[in-house]
Amino acid sequence: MNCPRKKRKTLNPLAKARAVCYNIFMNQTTEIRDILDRLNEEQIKPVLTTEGPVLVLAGAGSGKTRVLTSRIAYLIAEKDVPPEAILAITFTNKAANEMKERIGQIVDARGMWVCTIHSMCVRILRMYAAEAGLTQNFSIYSETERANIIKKSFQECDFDDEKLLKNVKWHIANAKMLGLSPAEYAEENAKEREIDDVTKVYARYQAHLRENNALDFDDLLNEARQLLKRNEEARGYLGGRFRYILVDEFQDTNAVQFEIVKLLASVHGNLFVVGDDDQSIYGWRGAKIENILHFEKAFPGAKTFKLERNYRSTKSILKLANTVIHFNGNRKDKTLWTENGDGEKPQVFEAEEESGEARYIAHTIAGLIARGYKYSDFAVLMRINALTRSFEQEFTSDGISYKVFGGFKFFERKEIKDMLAYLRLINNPFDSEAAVRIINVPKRGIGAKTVEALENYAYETELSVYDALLDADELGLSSGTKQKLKDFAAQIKGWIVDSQELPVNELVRSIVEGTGMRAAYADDSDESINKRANIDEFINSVDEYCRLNQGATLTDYLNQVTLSSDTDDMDESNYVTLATVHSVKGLEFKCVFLCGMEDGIMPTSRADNDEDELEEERRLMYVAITRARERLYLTRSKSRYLYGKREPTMRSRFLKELSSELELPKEARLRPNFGYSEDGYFSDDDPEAYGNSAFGGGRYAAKNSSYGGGYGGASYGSSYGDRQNSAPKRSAWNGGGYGGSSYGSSYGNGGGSSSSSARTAAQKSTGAFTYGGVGSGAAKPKAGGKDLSAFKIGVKVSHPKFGAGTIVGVRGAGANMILDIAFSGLGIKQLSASLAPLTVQNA
DNA sequence: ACCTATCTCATTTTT
DNA sequence: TGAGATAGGT
Ligand SMILES: Nc1ncnc2c1ncn2[C@@H]1O[C@H](COP(=O)(O)OP(=O)(O)OP(=O)(O)O)[C@@H](O)[C@H]1O
Repeated sequence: MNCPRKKRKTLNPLAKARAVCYNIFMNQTTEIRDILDRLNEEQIKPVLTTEGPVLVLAGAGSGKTRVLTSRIAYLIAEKDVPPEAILAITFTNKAANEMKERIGQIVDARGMWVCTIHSMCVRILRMYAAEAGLTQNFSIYSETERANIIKKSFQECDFDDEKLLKNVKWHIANAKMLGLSPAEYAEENAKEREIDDVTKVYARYQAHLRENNALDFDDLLNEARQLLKRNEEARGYLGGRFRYILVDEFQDTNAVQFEIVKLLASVHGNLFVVGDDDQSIYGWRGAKIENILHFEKAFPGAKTFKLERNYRSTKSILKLANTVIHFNGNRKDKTLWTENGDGEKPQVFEAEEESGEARYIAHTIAGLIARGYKYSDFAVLMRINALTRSFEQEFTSDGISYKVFGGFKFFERKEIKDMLAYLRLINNPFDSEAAVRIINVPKRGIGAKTVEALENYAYETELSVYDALLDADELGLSSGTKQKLKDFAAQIKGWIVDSQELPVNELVRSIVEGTGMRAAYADDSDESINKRANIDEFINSVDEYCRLNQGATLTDYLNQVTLSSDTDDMDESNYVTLATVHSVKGLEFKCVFLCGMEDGIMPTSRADNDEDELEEERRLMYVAITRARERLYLTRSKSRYLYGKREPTMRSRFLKELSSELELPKEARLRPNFGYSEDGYFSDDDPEAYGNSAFGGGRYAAKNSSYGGGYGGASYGSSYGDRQNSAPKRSAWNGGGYGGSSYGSSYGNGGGSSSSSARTAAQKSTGAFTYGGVGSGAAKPKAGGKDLSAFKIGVKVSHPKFGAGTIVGVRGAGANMILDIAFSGLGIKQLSASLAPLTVQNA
């Protein structure tokens, strides 16, 4: 009951306003008073306005989420609203969990629904499965399964033109996004090219989903909407139950989602939405800014509130954000101010190559770590996932703990999808997509022809592939094949029976054993080793799931897996976050690096000819900038590998738009790259433009424990993750540097370093590594407090990740020194001498 | 039915 | 560049 509460000082100067509130709520529990205490005057109003439709339209970091959370607590604690009468819709599962947890600390919130709209729809559809023409254990199809079934439907229609297939895929996605059935879509797009073919495939696709007792992502929404629209009992019950409905990130809801929300709110009408039109970045998924901009139209008499004070960022960062977003024409202007300090000026850095961009960021991180920041204070954000590679390389070399979010997800790997397909088939034997996927995985001698026969039989008899398997005798196959089918069917049948009793993890073990899934990757190739490891990791993850969710069913597990995203497992551990801008919406970091600031990447080349899309790109920029609390770095690479060729890139137009606020490096000179270009650093043009302090960081733990998870070698959880926010605010900047602090004295080469003149040394060396952002006036003789003199050709060294190696090349000096090291089995790698956790092996 | 050599095309963004 | 699809050989 009594949860430890943090001691609170009065943080803001609204004491007077607050006093009024205290008087009003004399009798409230200390907890709820605490809640209101943490809100400013503007923020309190929407919390207290509990009835009717309410909109909070406010800029980034103004506390919208905090207001929403507080309002729930207020409803329960003050208005005696039972938790089960509350529905809160968040954008990610992570946000939902955090919200649940936070509210749970204050009041007993069991019975409340806090989830994403997709999870909510699954819940509703399982409650009303029969009414929706499904059974409770329906499968949920993600993009891969959708693509497979579209392709299959396409072929069944006797089409084979690749171009047409693409067009069909696009239209189907579009139709489903809009919530239109094949007939409706055909009608609305009658003049569209190839619309008949599209409709034919689409209809067939939908039929297949039905046969398979499956829904795709969009269907979850569409079917739920349909149910609520047509089934009065469902609408009456759910609408009646949810007296208060709250939606976060409302700017990114699409038409169908809004309709669902409206249907649910149709009974009580207490709908509370918060959002920021400037942060609408999912237009490509059908999100409609109009939902929030014209909220009053849908709900006449809605009360609108603004929040104008930003609590998250420094003035410099906020200024930058306000500047970019003003280049957008189609928006509702908002004021956003802060009482936070000016902070550091955001920095721009342009490297010659990706590796230089990564190295700059690694050095900057190392430098800030030396000043008391933690890895978890940093995020490296990008427009596209593909950009993570150079950072992953650099960070592993340097022993910087990091984790990649987005991109290839663990559960999308082949071997894992195969495992999941087994589970899907066992959970829902109608799921013929799953059946076909794993019928010959691992290889059991059932080839394409046999599968075709099965599918034909299934089609003619209107049965599932699994049923066809049970009728193997009817197919007129050779006795050998028949036997194989029977064996397979018997195996599956056994597991279906088992699944009623066994917990999911044991079922999984049984499948791995019974299929020889692991044995299929028995050889010593890197690939097989990796796949075995992934399978093991999968088993671990299922164990973990079962531990945390006692009594969960197979259906629960599968739903959870398909609806979860990898951002859901962002946690408090000590690692640098590598992620796309999209995936960090709603989050904040002390230091943000926004990389790939090039035309064609940010903004994406696809937005070139479309002003609306360009505005969405700019909003993306706004979102990215406003994630930063204290420090912001915008980086780019002047050239990039594209399709196997190194191509020059162009500075992002967004950087140019910000030229009044930022100091941009001089535009590239017309001269050939000589000297240093080979190592991917920046060349020697105008170091002073970036700042003038020599690099002085680099003391970080060399022994980061390597995480064995299947996430592509991210290593995190290093040993000193729990030093609490000792982060310097602006005082640490121009002030006296950090000399001699005791950070990390037990690591590496100890704390402060003596001074001499690295500055000179660095400048003497070609391509001096000088840049703004880290370091102090006090210069280092040995970059990062590390003695680099031992690094000579022929010296043997060892690296925690790469093992033993020999130095075969040394270039540059000081912080700029690059070593070519031959690691056995790994080839030659280039490492930063000052950053990489290398140990010299004494001969 | 399976394996492997050759060709192709592609990078947004995600619940 | 490199992953994934396809075709042709065993
Ligand atoms: N009244 C307040 N006093 C102190 N800090 C606050 C206050 N309100 C919000 N904050 C802090 O400001 C930051 C941003 O809050 P929050 O995430 O709720 O904003 P938001 O408007 O939802 O942001 P975004 O638009 O990026 O989603 C958080 O760190 C939060 O703790």
